[in-house]
Amino acid sequence: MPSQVLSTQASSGRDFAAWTRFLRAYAAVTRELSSRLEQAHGLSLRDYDVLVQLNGAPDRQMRRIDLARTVILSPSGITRLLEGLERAGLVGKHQCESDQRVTYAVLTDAGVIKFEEARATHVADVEELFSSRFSAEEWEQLAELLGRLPLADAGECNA
Amino acid sequence: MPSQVLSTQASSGRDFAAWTRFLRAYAAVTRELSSRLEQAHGLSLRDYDVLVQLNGAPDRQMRRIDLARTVILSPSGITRLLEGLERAGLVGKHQCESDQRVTYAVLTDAGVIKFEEARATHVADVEELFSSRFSAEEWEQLAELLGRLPLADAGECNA
DNA sequence: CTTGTATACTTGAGGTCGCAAGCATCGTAG
DNA sequence: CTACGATGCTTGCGACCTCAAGTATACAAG
Repeated sequence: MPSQVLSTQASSGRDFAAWTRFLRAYAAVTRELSSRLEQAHGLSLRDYDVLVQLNGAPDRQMRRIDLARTVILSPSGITRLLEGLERAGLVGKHQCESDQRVTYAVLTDAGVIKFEEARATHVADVEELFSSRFSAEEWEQLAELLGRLPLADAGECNA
Repeated sequence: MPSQVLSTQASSGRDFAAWTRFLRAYAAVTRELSSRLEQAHGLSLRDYDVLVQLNGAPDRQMRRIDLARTVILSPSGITRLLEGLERAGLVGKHQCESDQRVTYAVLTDAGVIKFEEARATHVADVEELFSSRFSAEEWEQLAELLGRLPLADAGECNA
């Protein structure tokens, strides 16, 4: 393996190609997919991510704080993101009975519909961008490798 | 892995784990590394990226527009980012003689020093975050896979 | 020379995000 | 019951980024 060549620095034996490419790939891919999603449905990537999570959650609802943690957003970030989705009528609020501190974000019927519409095109976009470059095995491998990175994670709260 | 559960759809046989993890991993890793870099040196990840590029370029200088394209930033983005680095004395401007439209961003001596200081800790941070999770082969494999994604790329302009 | 188009760069406006701070609620320990 | 720390959420503020528009320069065609 010709890993020595890139030796502007190769500090401890590894070079930084992976890290740099990771940053670049994110910026490039995100820009493309985000603008398509925005154009087609008026949703940001994170909006979509939130819709995915809510749609997959029991009763299509989640505590706001857990939602924030799973999509990796600060508490204030989730407040403002949901603000937009609420204005659009895609998500509603629901106070927790047993704990007045917590509020649930609930996917509305309109939200479900919107999500399914968006999913169709977004899935196609992702396919288009990645299919041509990765085989199924590579795709899975990529998922596996990325899955090892540290992510904050949510607990759950039964209804 | 409960990845089948997520199979509200699995459209063309692939699930979206890789894509989702990609987004999450970026958000999580970026937040961590960025805050460390900020704390230790007052640089953002993109600041650092720009320093890397300039340091590796001939004469430690690049056309602003090329710089923007390689770090995947809009033209206005590069203007404002460099504004900060210029205020800090890390980067200077240099008008192109043969084409009055173009300006070069030049790494100053202070910029070189700053970069090398930052590199030391940043490399260590990246090592710490990734080393424990990936073998050398996996690391390279990740780099290779990510490298296939589409990136805008710059041409070059000799002096 | 003049016109038109492309390129390099800057600026203004608007959106997104995190951090710090503040408020309300909960659980527990005294 | 009261006090205190932990938790959930929101708001003010600033940092950063993009898009659209505007300026200046380059170059090629008429």
